[in-house]
Amino acid sequence: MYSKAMATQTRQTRGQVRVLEVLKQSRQPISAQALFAELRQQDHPLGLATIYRALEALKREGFVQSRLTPQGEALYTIVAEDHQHFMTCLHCGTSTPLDACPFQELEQQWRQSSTFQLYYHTLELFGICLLCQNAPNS
Amino acid sequence: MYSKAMATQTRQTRGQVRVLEVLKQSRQPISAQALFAELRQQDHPLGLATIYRALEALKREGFVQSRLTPQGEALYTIVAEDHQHFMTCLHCGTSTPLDACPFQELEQQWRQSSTFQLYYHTLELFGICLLCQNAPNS
DNA sequence: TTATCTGCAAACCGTTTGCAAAGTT
DNA sequence: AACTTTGCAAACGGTTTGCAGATAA
Repeated sequence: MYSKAMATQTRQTRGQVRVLEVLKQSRQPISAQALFAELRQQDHPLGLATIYRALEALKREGFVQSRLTPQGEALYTIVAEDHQHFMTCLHCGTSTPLDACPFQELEQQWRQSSTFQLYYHTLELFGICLLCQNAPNS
Repeated sequence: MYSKAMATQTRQTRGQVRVLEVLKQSRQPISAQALFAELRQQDHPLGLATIYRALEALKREGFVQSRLTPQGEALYTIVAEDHQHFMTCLHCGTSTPLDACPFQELEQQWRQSSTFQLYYHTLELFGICLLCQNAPNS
């Protein structure tokens, strides 16, 4: 599910290339709309539909993963070597990847002890980041 | 966030009462649309808007919690004593609550070692349930 | 030329909101 | 009478789809 290894490199479309470029340079999980704005700013405008289609293809090919904000907006990231979880600041919205999946060892045991055939899991931490804790205003 | 204790009992509206009833008798996390259908079947029809407003109030008062499907549809459950995670079958969609939060002990350590002020977390397991593993068809 | 990709606009779907009618105190 | 809750329909926001024109093999 998260393995880049499964990514069989099919020929890439212009849309996929450009979306992937922005995704690579972006340090934050980014929405389709934000991609749209960014691409337009870089003078490589791309239709929203094209962006969604590119993202879907990149996900299918294992280059990109997505998750949903609590409001239901999809955020996209290039997949890391391993799968990745984020802690997200409820104040400023910044997402920081966790160093490691805290659920890793547990997952192993779990696979053996349970009849439920585990494919993948999601985990996300929400709270207030250091910057916002120290921020004077609001 | 998940504590029923915080639920200050304000007077409940008809909508809230009926929604809560269905929620209590439902063994599965249930969508607003499904609530709508169920209530209609029980001859206590309620407008969708009312259902959403009731759910929002019940969440605010701490009786109900919600999570998002990968497709972005909100599913609602009454809050358990403790907070709860689910494992969800990718084939039949059934959600089963986990006995305990696997992140519990880790969370403690985490609060001390990190500068990120943790409020809450989400965790969900996806895979194939035993029934679907053994199902002959499809 | 044949197949694929793109952009636009319209459709979609879950959710929210404005408003007037119904219900409550 | 003043306030709250409800239902309807319209609006909304993110995403998907149909289709015709552009692009690539």
